[in-house]
Amino acid sequence: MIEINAKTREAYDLMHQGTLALAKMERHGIGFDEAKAQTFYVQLSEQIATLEQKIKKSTFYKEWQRSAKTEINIYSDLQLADFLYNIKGYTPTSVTKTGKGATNAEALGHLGIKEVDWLLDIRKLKKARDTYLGSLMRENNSGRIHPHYNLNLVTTYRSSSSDPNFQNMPKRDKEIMKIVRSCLIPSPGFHLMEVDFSQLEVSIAAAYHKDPAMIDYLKHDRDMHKDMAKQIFFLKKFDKNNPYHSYLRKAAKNGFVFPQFYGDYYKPCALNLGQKWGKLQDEEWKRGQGVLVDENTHLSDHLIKNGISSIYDFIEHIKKIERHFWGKRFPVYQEWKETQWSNYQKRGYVDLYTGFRCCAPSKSGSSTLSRNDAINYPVQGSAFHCLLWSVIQLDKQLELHGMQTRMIGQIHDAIVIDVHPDEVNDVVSLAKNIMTKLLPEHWSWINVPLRVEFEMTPQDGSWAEMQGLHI
DNA sequence: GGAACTCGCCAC
DNA sequence: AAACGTGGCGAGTTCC
Repeated sequence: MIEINAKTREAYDLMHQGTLALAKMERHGIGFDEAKAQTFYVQLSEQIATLEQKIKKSTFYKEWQRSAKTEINIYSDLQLADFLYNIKGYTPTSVTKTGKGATNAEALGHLGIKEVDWLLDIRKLKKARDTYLGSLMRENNSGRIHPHYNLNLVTTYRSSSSDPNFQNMPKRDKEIMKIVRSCLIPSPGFHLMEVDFSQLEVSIAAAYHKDPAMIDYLKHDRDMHKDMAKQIFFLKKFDKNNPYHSYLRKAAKNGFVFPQFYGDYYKPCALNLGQKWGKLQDEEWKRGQGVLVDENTHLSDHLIKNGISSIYDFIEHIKKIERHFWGKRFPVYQEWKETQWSNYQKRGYVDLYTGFRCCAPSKSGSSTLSRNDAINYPVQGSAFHCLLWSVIQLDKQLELHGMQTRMIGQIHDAIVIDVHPDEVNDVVSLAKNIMTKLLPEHWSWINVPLRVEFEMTPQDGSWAEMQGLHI
């Protein structure tokens, strides 16, 4: 629980009306296909049992059991770490914050032990079964689920969701996504629709730092990730239809640009880019290693040709890019970060444009905000408030027009809607008008255009069947 | 026997 | 100076 520090009447009203609109969503809930969930639950359980039997028949298991005094639990990471790192003598690729050898997917995957890979497979299946299907089945109320939305739990004045948490349903892993999301369905005869703000946090950050170069990117919808991919991976030309280039663009986006915006620095970025995205495992790079940069060139060869032959060279390379990124590309943004940090140190709080004040710590044990916190909090909070304001307005409009469409969920920068088939076009224009026109008019501190994307399922299609809607 | 912690992992 | 921001949740484990 946080202390809500609303400094203005407007901030108070946003919380008040927001709470009412979210409560309405919660009451309406989302349809749940119980039978489908039950089927998946059984299927997953069978897959888990099969893998478990395979493991228990293996010599790996027998050796593990022999090494222990009591009956081992193959699902205990503590016992697994002890066996692998203390008894078998493997070196963990990373450690946890308490200094023990890590047993996360990354670390275990590196070992190349097939029984351990089976354990990782089980982990994934159990996550889907117990965390997701399990919580949906537990919270099921006659074919509807009513996730809670909280406005009083997050330090940044974002929302959270629980029982079940509607804001972390699987999406990236397509197999797990289908299992979970296909159980979440519209009302009979309706569609599910999702409206997302495109790059909302980056756009809202621009209102704070006002960096002209960043504003230029956002105003003209220019592709920063492409520019960074070219620089990081020495690409002379970038072809967006080239799948190798698309991959490298994604690496630049997820391995450099986003982490930098959240306050990461060059060294972890470089290590991540090299190992996770570039698939370059050794410190010195040999010929023919890493992902492809074109039909017949591996990343290692490409980097060596450009004078980068080891992870140490690459760290230096990324260090230069980071310096250029903040010093030359976005100096005004950089300057704002420094000012924001020193202002926080002077005053002991950071204010949001939406009228809220952050001074409470998020992490236990610390009574102050870190530098990254002081920079990130106002952006994260007011970005969410753009979504919350939109939810309130859309709710009013749906009510005003006596529509049958209802909002049923909210995920930080997106609204999930249960749409009556006759109201599809109206909902699209209402949402688009509120989110891209009325919102920037209402909050004049917004200084770049806001964009939205729509997705929709077929009639009676589940949440796993979302398709882009071209407006 | 329950509270609190650790670890891992899902989302934005 | 600091070193990726915000959550929820399940399972195992330890503390009281």
